[in-house]
Amino acid sequence: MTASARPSASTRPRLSKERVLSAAMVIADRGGLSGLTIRSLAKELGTKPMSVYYYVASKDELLDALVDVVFEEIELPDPDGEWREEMRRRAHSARARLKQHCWAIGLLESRASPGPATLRHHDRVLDCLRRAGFSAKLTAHAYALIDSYVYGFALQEASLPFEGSDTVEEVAEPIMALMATGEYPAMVEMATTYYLQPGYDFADEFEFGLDLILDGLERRRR
Amino acid sequence: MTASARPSASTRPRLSKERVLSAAMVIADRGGLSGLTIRSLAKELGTKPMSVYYYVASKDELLDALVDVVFEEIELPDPDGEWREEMRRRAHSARARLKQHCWAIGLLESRASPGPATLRHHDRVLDCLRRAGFSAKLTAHAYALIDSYVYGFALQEASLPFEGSDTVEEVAEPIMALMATGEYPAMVEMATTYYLQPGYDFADEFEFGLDLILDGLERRRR
DNA sequence: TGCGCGTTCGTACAATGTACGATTTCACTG
DNA sequence: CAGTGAAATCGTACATTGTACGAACGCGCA
Repeated sequence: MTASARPSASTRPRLSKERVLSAAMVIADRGGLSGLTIRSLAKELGTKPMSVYYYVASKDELLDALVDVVFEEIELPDPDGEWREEMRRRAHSARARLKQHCWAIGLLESRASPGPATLRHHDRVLDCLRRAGFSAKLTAHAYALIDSYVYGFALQEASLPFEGSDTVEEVAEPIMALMATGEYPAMVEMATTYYLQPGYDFADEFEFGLDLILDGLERRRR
Repeated sequence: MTASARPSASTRPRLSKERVLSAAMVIADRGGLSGLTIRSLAKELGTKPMSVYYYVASKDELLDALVDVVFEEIELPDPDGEWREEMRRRAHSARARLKQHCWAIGLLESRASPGPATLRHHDRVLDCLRRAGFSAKLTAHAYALIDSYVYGFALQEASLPFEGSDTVEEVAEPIMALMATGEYPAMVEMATTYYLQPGYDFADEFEFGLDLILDGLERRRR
């Protein structure tokens, strides 16, 4: 009785910025950004809403910090490695993390204050390219290109209709409705002959574009 | 006196879904998504909040419709034109629209119910590629690649630090702070030797990547 | 025992989306 | 012209959110 009335040390291990951030990640991964409120966060932490404000100045700052945590999870390229392999590894890692934390993509826009992990990530990428012999100009081009592709691919993946649906039916039904209208014949043709084939996975498209981009960059590097 | 007391026909031209959507666009372009509330929208229209709900079922539906309006503004490719020129024109148009309505980028994720203009857009792109001789598989690859690049580039543009800043100082100052820490040498080197050079405009990076992608696709098409 | 500071929380308020139903406006009929 | 019914507009009210403000708590140290 007395123990449950005073859940101090053992049951509530003290708050910290790390605990706040990781709880926020859990909530966002589970229910999206709309599920992440100061109150839901406090509940997840076993405290009261106003307590989290001791570690985070505002919800905006919380979101900025969350984006930085996502970047922290992305593998860094090794500046001394072979640049193509390093870029490929980084790109795959970034895509995977952004898929897992797809709520983060919408945050990239509107947040213009990158955190330390984000800056470190960018720095390592630029360094890797420069050391591989890219000129400053080509490095800038390559960087914009690769990152655009990675972010854009993640964005498309996040907004795909067939995301968590298990059966083909779930996906095919709206397509059938489209077919009935006859307004989008090219989409219907692509869907029936390609997208809806068994075993199709949009994520597999990633490799093709990445190869094409890295090939083109290598050609221009020389 | 009587005229101002009853501002009926002339001063308030009647509501409509189109007027609601275009007013919402104006507000979002002016103050971002956070400035767009049902109340601000009603004020812009000269009505009361609950009146807009006659034309829009919910704010979510409003946002879905807004995304579709943005797609309406993007130039469609001509399925009978030369595919490279058509794709290039469309890509530039899309980038420009997404820059103008940069709040729309964050909406692409999380909205999984495309409107008619969006569907039409996708359909025309697929049609153009198929007619140019791309196989179904290569069409899917090309489509994912080009769109990823366009969306991702727009996303990066929107989150750029130097956006509305006029002077170099505004941009250079945080860079100087970075330089002082010594933690991000590659970024500092790129900034001083390239990004901060007079006349630099990130939008110019778009062409390089687009060319590289279209080149690579043409090579694989044959 | 009391002090002081770092941490937690209770209360309160303004802004927002929107349910529900009342009210107004308007084309048309008798 | 008065009346009627549907289409369009709005008033009120409530739940949810971020968060300002200051009080309460806990704990090491005098």
